[in-house]
Amino acid sequence: MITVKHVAQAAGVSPGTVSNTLTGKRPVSAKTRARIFQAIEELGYKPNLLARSLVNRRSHFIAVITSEIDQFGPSRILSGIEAQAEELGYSLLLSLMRDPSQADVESTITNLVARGVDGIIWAVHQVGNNRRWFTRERRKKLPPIVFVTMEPKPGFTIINSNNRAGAALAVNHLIDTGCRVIGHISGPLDWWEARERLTGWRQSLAQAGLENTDDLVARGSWSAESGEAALHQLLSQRSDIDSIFLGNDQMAIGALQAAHRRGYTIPHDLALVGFDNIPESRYLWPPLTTIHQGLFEIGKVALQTAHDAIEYPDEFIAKQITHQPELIVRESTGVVHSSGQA
Amino acid sequence: MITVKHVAQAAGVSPGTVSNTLTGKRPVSAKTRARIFQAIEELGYKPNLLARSLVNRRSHFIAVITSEIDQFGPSRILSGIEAQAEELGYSLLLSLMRDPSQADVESTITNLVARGVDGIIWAVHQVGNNRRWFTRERRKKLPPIVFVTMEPKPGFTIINSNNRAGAALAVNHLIDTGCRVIGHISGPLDWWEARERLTGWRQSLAQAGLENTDDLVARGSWSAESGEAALHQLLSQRSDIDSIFLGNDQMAIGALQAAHRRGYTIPHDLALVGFDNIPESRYLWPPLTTIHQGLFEIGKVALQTAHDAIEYPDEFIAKQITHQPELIVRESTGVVHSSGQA
DNA sequence: TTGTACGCGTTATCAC
DNA sequence: GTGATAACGCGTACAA
Repeated sequence: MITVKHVAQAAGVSPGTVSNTLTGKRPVSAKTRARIFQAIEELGYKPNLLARSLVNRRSHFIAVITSEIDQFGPSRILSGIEAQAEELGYSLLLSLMRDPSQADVESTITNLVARGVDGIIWAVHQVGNNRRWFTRERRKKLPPIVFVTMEPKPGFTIINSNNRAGAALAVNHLIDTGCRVIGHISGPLDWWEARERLTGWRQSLAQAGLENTDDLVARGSWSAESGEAALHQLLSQRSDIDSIFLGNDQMAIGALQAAHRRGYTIPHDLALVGFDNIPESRYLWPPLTTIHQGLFEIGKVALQTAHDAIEYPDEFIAKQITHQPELIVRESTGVVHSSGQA
Repeated sequence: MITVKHVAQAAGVSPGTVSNTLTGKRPVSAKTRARIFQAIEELGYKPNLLARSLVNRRSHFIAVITSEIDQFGPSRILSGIEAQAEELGYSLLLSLMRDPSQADVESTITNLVARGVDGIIWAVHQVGNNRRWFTRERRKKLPPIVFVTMEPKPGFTIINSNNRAGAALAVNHLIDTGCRVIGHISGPLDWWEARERLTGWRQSLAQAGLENTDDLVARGSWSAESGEAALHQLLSQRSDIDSIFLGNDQMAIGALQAAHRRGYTIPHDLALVGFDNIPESRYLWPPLTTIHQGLFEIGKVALQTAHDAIEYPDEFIAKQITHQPELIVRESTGVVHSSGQA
């Protein structure tokens, strides 16, 4: 292995001067610098970043803890995080939680801290009480932590999507296209996001003076399979439903299939709106109207925020950033009645 | 920050003894060990893994380089890698290539090596000539590298799925269900996997004495959108096609939509088989017959193999491991005619 | 069984 | 502008 010493010897200087040349923190004369660069080139020297981290107390590692990476949401967020990490010169340490609800936070976090990470991005979906580990006292001893997709809480830095507003977009669009009995297939209600979307559905209907009773709601588990079952359940509860807002696109896939099996024509017999705008949603039959969240952007912002907290620890104060989702209109909902066009 | 010195002082011993207690490489008397553990507990000491890596010349980092993490295949493989990494005590360093075909391999790899990774898993799909950087001379200077999803090559350690065999499963199933004019919608042919699946299609038809001419093939780009276009193209080339083997499930989604738009009933008018067994495939309309690859398992094996190469560098020799895919029969193909049942 | 001294590769400090 | 020296936190010969 080639070290600074070898380079220094080859260039006829001291190791310190080599370091100064590389970091640029102290001036080095043009000609010695040229000699050093030449020696580096000839020897193929690369600085050992581990050693550098040790003395600098800055590893340029950021840990990402997430789960269900084969789902659309988490993978999209991770992509955004990685893109920004590359931009800012960080390497990503990836940890996956197998069961987000009973994660062994303690061992995961302490291991990452022992690795010397500069910051942590916690992108595990909020399920049940799985963020209770992060007490104020514990966080004080940790590097900066940015939370993604979590309920707002004072003192926490959180990057979020406005799930209620997304639900409102979906429900209001259904109302605009003439629907009057609007059901909801929710995600599991121990998930914060599922509760938010349910609340958004409920509030929008209340504002419009439409029904929002419990028999208009069925509960799924995010999977296509559960969407299928929930659709059957919902229609048996209330046969007069003319449209459904679904908690995510996966469940919408299952619901579409179930609707086909029942011989429904969509959107004529039943209008459907999903949530997430997964790539496939555009190619379902019929193409799915859905809510787009800028998850890639959320990932980028999360890493940028972690960087800010690392780089300027004194100025940085806990903050919350919320992204607004947007409506993507496709063929699983009807033409707008009130004034606009589809 | 608490270090060995603090612990040593608190326990009234020398730093070396603390280290011996932790690593267990030298015997320590029971009572001093008890004192040391107590001091560790009280101080909340955690060994600095960066410093340990520096002196041990073993970081327990493994780098994973992949791309398109929001696609099913790569994310599934990554999950498997991570699971096994956790099992064996490695931390994962994640790098994503934005454009796999013209990746800047040099800078990515050298950065990871400078980070002191013990091994590298290259899980970027083989596109064009994007592995040409890995010459024998370059690899000799690098930590062990395991390649995933690549064309076999002597001297390379590669974990693979048998794409040809998968294609054969698909085509033979179509033949068994009475299809005689079997088209293929391929992935982009600069991808090795796309070529393999095409070859498997061609060989299986040849063996069965059926047509496999070029007008039975249309080329897609893996996306649902391209599957839609390819289906129209294929049917305009050959109106007598009774079934299609598709290079992946995404394209099958698009093709299904296109078939619906043309008023086809599936599988009666057209039978379809996909490739990948993405979670949604079961909930398409109709549920999609497809080929399952054990990508999670492939990920696990890749990391295990990297570990073997790291741990036993002398015994380890380059090897290739190929997983056999399996057929998942659903409703997008008909009932088996020859002898079996669906 | 335990303490001492040094090395891992780098940067920071202090002289010159 | 440059060179010696110490230090980051840990492991490990070597000596005791």
